[in-house]
Amino acid sequence: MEKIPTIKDIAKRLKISASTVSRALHGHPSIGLVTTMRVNKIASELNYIPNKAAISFKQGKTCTIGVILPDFSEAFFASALSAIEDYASKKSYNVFIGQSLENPEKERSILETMKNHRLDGIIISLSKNTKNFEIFEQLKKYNIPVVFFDRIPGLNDIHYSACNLQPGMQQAVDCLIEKGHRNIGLINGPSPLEASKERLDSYKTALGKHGIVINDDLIVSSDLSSTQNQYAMRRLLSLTTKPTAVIAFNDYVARDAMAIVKSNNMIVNHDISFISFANLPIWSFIDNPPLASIEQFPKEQGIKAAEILFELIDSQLEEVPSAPVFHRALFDASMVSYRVNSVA
Amino acid sequence: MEKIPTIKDIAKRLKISASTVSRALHGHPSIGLVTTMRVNKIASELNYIPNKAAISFKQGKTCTIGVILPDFSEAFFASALSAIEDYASKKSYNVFIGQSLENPEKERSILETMKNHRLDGIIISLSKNTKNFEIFEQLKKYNIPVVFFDRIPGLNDIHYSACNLQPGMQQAVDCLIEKGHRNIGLINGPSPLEASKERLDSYKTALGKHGIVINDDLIVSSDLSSTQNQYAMRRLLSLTTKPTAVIAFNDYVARDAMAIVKSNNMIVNHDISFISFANLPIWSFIDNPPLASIEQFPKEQGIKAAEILFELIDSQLEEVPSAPVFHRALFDASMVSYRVNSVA
DNA sequence: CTGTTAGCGCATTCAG
DNA sequence: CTGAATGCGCTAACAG
Repeated sequence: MEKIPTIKDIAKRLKISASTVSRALHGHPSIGLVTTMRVNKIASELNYIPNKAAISFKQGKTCTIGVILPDFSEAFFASALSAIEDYASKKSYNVFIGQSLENPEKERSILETMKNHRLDGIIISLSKNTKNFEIFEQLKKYNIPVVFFDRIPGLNDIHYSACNLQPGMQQAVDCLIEKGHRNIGLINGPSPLEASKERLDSYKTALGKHGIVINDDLIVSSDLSSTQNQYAMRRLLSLTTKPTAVIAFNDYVARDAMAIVKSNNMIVNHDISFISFANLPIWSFIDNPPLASIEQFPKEQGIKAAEILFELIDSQLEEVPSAPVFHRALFDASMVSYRVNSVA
Repeated sequence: MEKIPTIKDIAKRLKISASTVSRALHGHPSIGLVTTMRVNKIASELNYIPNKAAISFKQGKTCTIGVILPDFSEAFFASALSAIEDYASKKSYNVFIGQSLENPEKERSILETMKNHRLDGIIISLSKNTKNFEIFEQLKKYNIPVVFFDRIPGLNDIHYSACNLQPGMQQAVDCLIEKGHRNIGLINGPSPLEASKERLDSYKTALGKHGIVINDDLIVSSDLSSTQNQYAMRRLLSLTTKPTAVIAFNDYVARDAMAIVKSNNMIVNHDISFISFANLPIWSFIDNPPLASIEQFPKEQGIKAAEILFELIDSQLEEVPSAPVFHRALFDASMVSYRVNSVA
């Protein structure tokens, strides 16, 4: 095990002071060309590597952002993470990650850790059951910018990048109505989730525009587990006026619901049509996918979150703390059709 | 913007020394109960948070591991990352990420950064074209343990967690032979990739066991881009003795190849059967998936890599540097059938 | 049981 | 142009 060389080692070798070395390494203009070159030479000879931990410590700046998402193995979040990492790396920033796994306590502890690390900023997609936003107050107090991503809290004074579902939902409903559907079911997510409320509202709005009276029986919800997804679909099938089309919270829900339909010897997209929200990049090469999926642009949303975050980080460097502006990026979800012909 | 309180602030408030505060905060036994309690009280009052950057700096230990993968948005790597993060967080370790995007220079620069950060260890899945392993020598010299994951280099003195494809390949070939196939094609990945060599070798071995002579025309390869995947399949279809079954490098390749088959008005799994290697968790709910897929256990492989890494990290704390042991975990890939009945 | 001191690696202010 | 001195926040060896 070898000792990693420090600035002092190269100072000693050259019999000059550490500060000169430091300056030379940074190309400081006040250092003579010869000295600078000699320093650089020895530095690379010794394989000198600046100790980032020390620099972060000294400068109170870590050049690192944190990204907290519920589950990296979900395609939607994985795409977002990938895009955020790419963006950050182009800004020469590092990325620290945390996975809440939908557990508010774990989420809280991750945030705590990131705060302790003095990360320069955080992008977070809330867990499903996060109720307590007190820690975000603290982060604000200590000037650690936070950008919410996709799953945003119902607060006013926040920055976020999210998706406006209404346009996509409207397109979906329009499309189903046009195909003659009148009983359109909704398998929603858990009601505390902002995303669920939004789906529900836009579902009602969209149907309302066609003068269709809302039938509450056609609205069921699930905690997004496979079991409950399936149970939700079973409840829809048990209705006397079964839906002829179903809008699913996301692709996983659609998958489970479609499985139930099949197991009841009904034909997907014939007996019951589906439209879902896109978390999976897979329907495009599946034989009998839903009619359509509503794209939510994980990469674009992620990049936007990163853009906002870096704007906030950069603006901190300014002297005058201008009046707080809250950045809110809202993408219009839009429907992507998977099939031109119906199965019939 | 408020100043984040330090250990000194607490000390001042209580008119005691900083070291006493430090010890109290750590529950050091030599500190009086009253003092300890008073310190804790003020600490929580002030919302004291230890500065991890300072601690890392001081202790020369970051409690952070790095994970470098080619692309987080690929399901296989996303699952692995998720599992590794989960494992690390249970060990109270943080995770730094980097995405090589198959670019050796970017990979190199990420490794450099992680070295600068004095990360306690690194898990890496190499980019497709990494040729230069010099930096790994440096990391070893500076005692930063590295565990290779899935895409491993052809070196001897390394730790890794990977997948032994042979058993899965054998099962696949056995299965196809049993169904009467004799012309079995292979769409392989780029030849520099260890994973490609392994597939090729095990393909030959597996066929050899059935006494089948290798027909080199049936072996094509692709750089894994959609274009080349499709081109590879077209070449197979252009042969005078077309294959009746194809083993694909991974699920993406299979997808593209199957698309070509369809566009040639042939029926997948009827005219040409497919078996692929599993990177996607999706075939299980697709109507006409490949016959089977060879599971490579991303989560298990990832966890194993983490286990090895932490063992290495822990063993560094020991006095006697025991003779170097190289940890090598090899999972047996195994075939998962998706369909009992053929389409015929 | 507690205070004093020193130092981790580096950038920076102040003196030359 | 360069060196000496300082301190970031914290821990630990050394004194009491």
